[in-house]
Amino acid sequence: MKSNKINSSKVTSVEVAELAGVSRWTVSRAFTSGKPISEEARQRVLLAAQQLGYKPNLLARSLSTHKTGVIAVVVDTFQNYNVMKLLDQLTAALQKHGLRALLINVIDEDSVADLVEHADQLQTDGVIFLGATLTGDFVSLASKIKRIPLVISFRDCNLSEPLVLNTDDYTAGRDISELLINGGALSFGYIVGPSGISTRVNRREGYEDHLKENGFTLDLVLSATNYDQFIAYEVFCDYLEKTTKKDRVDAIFCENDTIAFGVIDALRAHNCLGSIAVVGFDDISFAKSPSYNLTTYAPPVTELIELTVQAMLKDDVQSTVMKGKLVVRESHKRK
Amino acid sequence: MKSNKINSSKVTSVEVAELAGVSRWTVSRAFTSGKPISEEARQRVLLAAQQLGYKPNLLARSLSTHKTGVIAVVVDTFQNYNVMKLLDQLTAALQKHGLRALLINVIDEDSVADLVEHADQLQTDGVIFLGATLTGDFVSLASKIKRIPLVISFRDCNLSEPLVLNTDDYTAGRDISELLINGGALSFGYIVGPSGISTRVNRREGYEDHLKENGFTLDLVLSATNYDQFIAYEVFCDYLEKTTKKDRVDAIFCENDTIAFGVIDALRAHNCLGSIAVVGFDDISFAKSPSYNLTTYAPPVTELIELTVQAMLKDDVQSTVMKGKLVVRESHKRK
DNA sequence: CTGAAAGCGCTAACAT
DNA sequence: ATGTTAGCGCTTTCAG
Repeated sequence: MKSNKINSSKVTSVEVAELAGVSRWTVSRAFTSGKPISEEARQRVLLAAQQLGYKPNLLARSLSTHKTGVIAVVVDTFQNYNVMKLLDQLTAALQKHGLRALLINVIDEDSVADLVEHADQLQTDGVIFLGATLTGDFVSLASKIKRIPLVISFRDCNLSEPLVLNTDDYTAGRDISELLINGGALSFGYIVGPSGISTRVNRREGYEDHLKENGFTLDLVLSATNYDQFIAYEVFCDYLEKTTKKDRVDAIFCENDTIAFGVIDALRAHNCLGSIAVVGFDDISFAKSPSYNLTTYAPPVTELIELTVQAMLKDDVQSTVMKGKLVVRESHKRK
Repeated sequence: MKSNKINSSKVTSVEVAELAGVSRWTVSRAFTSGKPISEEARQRVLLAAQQLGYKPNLLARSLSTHKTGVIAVVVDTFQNYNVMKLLDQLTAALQKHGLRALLINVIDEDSVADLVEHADQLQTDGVIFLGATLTGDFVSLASKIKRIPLVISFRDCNLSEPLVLNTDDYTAGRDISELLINGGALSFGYIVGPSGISTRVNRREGYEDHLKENGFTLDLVLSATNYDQFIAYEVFCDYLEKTTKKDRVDAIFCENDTIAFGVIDALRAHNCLGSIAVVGFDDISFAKSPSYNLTTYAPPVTELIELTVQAMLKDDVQSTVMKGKLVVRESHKRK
C-alpha cells in the first residue's frame, strides 16, 4: 500500500484525473500553458488538483522535456561586495525569466571541474561563471559540458571559445588615466590584486597605454596579494612609511574598490588623506560611504547581466565587452 | 534515429552495459557506492563509461530515489555583507555533505510563498530561510511544504512550529549593555533598522533589561528605516545637529554593523569621533576596517550553519538559540 | 553477485 | 479537444 509512506504528499496526476473525470494527459495539459484544452476541462482539473493538494512534479517533467530551468552559477570569491551585487542581480534576472540558480561555491580551486560536472549531471540548462579570481582552464572545462551553454561573465578572458561577457576594462583604464591627468597629477601608481592572475590585465594596460600616450609613465606598481582591504592597507602603509611626501606618486589607481579602501585607510592613518588621488573599480555600494567617497568605475552590470541571461535562453549571443562609466566622487581630488 | 539529436551526449546506461558486456542494472550499481558488485564488473563498467563519456543522469536517479540532494536557500536581503557571509558558509557546508543550494532571491516579499512552492515542486530536499527582514507568515508557509524540512536560520521567530536556529540575541544585548556600562557610559541609545519588524526585538530587549537592572534607562531610540549605512548616517547627523555635546548619549548600540558604520561616518563628519561609544552587531569583515575599528558582536555562525545543515540531514534537530561573542575593538571607547 | 520486471511522474508525438 | 502509445534514464524490488 502506498499510503504506508509517512509523507502524505503522494498525489499524482492519476488521482487528479480520476477525480476530475478526465484522462491523466488532460491533467498534464491543464498545468502547461499554451496547450489545447477546453476551459471547462481545465477548471475541473484545477479544482480537483486543489482539493487533493496536487502539484506537478517538476523533476518528472524535466526528465521528459529535457529542460530543468535551473542554471548553475559558479562563484569563487564569495565574500566580495561586488560578487554579491552581481549575484543579487543575476538571480533576480534569472527568476524573472522563470529560471532558478543553483549556486556553486568554489572553495578549492581544484574542485571546479568536479563541481561543474556534477551540475551538468544534475541536468542544469547552463553554467554561468561569476568568478573573480578563478584561473582555471575554461577551454577544457567547456569541452566537458558541451551539452549546455557556458558563459563567463565579468572577467577578462581573451578567448573566443566559451562565451565571454565583460566590461571593457581597457577603455575603463584609459578613462581613469584621463581623469587623473586632468586632475593635474604628474606621477602615477597602480595597485594590483592577486598577482599572476590574468583576469584584470586589460584594466591596467588601458591605464598604462593612455599614460604613455600623454607623455607620462606608470611610476609605481604595488601588489596586494589578495582582494583584501587590510592587506592593501598594510601594503600602502609600508609605501607611505618608506617614502617622503616629495617622492610619492600623485595619483593611484586601484584594481578594485576594496583595495582602494585599504589605500584610503592607510592615508588616513598617516594623516595625509587627500595628498594622493585615489580611484577604485566596481562602484560597490560602500564606495559612496561618507568616510571614503570613492571615485570609481561602474561596470555596466545590468546590461551584462541581461546579456548573460539571454545567453542562457538563446544561442545567438556573442562574446562582448561593454563600456561602463566613471563615477566621480571625491577621492580623486587632491588638496 | 536518436543520433539525429544535435547534442552528442545522449549516452545512457544501456550503451555502457552493452560495451561492458553486463546488464543495465549492473551499470547502475557501479555508480552507486555501497552496492554489491564485483570489483571486476565495476572496473569494466567504469572503463566502458569513460570511453563513451557516460555520466549518470541525476534527474532520473532522483525521480526513483525521491531525493535530489538540492536544498532551497531563501534570501531576502541580498546586498548585505552578513547575508553574504552566511551564504558563503552555508553553501560550503552543504557542499561538504554532498548537497547543493538552489538560491531563491526574494525580491518582492509577496512572492515568497510562490517561490517556495516552486522549489518544493522541484523536489528540493529542504528549505532554509536566511532572511534578514522577512516578516512572512512562516507557519502557514511551513504547512505548504510539509513534505520536506524547513528551517529558519539567523532570525528571531518566537515560534516552535518551523525549526528556528538563531543567535541568542537577548543575551547578546545584555552583554553589550554590560560592556558600555563598564566603559563608564551613563546615558544610552539604540538604533533600530527597519521598524515594525519583529526579527530583532530580543536584541534590544536584552540591552534594555540589563540597563534597567543596573539603574540606567534607554534614553534614546533612533530609527533607520532600513539596514542602510547612508540612511543611518543621515539619521545620526540629524541627531548630532539637533543636540549639543552635553545632551547627547554617551553610548549607542546599533542593530547591526552597517548602521554602526553610518553612525561613525556621522561622528567623523561632525568632528566628534570618539565622543560617543558605538557598538554594532554581526561582525562583518568590514568591521575591522582601520577606519572604523568597530566593536561588535559575532554570532556563532559556524555552529549555527552546521546545525542548519544537520537539520537537513536528520530530523532530530530542535529549535536552538546559541551564544555568540563580543568582539572588542576600538569604537566603544570614548576619549 | 547479477538479472529481470515494474515503475518513479510526467510529456512528446501521434491518433481519434 | 481529448485520449493513446511509448518513452525520459534510472532504481527498486525480488528472483535466480
